Amino acid sequence: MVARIAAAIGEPARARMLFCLMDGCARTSTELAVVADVGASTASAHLGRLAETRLVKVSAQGKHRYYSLVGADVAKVLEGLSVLATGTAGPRVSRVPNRLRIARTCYDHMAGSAGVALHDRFVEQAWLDVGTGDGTYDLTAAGEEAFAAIGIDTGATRAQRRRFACACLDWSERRPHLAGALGAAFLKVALARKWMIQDLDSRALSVTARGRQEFLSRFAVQV
Amino acid sequence: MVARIAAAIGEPARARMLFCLMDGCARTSTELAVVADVGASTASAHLGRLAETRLVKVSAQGKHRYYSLVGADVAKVLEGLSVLATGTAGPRVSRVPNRLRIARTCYDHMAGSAGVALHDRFVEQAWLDVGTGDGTYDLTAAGEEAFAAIGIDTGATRAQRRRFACACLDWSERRPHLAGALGAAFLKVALARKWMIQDLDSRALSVTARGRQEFLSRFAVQV
DNA sequence: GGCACGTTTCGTTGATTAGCGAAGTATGGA
DNA sequence: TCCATACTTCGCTAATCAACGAAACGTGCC
Repeated sequence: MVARIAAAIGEPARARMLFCLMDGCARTSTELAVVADVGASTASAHLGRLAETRLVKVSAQGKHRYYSLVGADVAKVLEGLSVLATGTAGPRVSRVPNRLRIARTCYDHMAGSAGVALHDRFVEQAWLDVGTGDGTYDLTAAGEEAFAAIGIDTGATRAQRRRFACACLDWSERRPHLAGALGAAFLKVALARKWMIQDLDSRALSVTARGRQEFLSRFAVQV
Repeated sequence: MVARIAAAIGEPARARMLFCLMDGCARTSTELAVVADVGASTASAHLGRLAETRLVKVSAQGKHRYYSLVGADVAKVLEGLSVLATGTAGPRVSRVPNRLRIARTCYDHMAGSAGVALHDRFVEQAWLDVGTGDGTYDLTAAGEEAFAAIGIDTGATRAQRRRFACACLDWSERRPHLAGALGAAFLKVALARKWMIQDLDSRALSVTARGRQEFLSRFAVQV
């Protein structure tokens, strides 16, 4: 049984997929095919095997199927293996730079402690309906109003062909932040209003002076 | 690189070998062939691959070659994998029963906290010469005398076709105890003098009343 | 309904590799 | 010196499995 699990990790293409998923974000089969550098059908077979060995779980959403690591235990094993590989038997894998920990982009939405704090605030204010707890969110009436107030067309956002709002496990915080079309729309607004600016050579986001005034205080976010 | 390591673990015969080595004891190629249920030549090939991927290390000793895990990091990964396999994401792998933790046989020598305490005592009294620290021991002049005093023929022990004295990492204590011909000779004496008796249906050793008097006090061992 | 897209299933091919036995190397004892 | 033992190397065979393209399936959009 153990051998079967190790063998599942021990194939280059599958290992690439697994390490790509280590940031906690769920990815589609096609995205992972690109990452692993194999065809779509091959990727599907690999993902099937990873699911069978309980290393990844899949959640169907429309015509997309999102794959993610099954839990922290899996991530722990992968981390252990990379320790063996790099020979850094020492202290810990490279720390996340502070700039990246505070705020960064995760694809098209906001991650980092600011992203997580924002997420918590949305839930606390009951703008987000957490539903059954499967990581899929929806806006409450109060939420519709609040997002409209900062300039987000929730109708158009909802109409996009992608998940509307969902949790994405934050890699540095190990807690969820807001992803999906709504998360992307929020980041767009934050950038448009110059609350944050994007670093040119990394995924870091910096809070501007205006952001400190209009964003941090408005959403009671501590970073 | 990670995939190569995982693949090395991910073969049933190799996995059996690795898990057998998790107790910290070094084993010969032939012993591991039996454990893995493959032929000698196949085992040799497997061990070669495990050595190549730095999962096991080998120490040649006469015509024997002793294989052991390369370090605690490797054991940690194996443990992590078995957590994934058994689904016990919970607290910890089954605890060692107390009887086994105090004293037990490890092949033909004494292990457990008593074995480790004894080992420490021997080193502390400078009976054992730890040499270069590679785990191979020898007796000092004082040690020769002390072992002879309890009835061990050190000459005959040394003449056996096996390692004379060496460290064996204790599985429950995670610290070394005395193995090799000398360790076996000591256990033989301890049993002959009825300091300890062997459990019939396990590897546990029980300290007798006589043992408490003559053994524990003599070697200042706390168990 | 028809189309586009994401994904899986199927069939085939080529490469990798575990397995064995026989022969070779090395060490230690008689 | 010769033999026994421990282990490895070599050559071969059979099985596994990753890879692809083609086709099928399912979902959502027009």
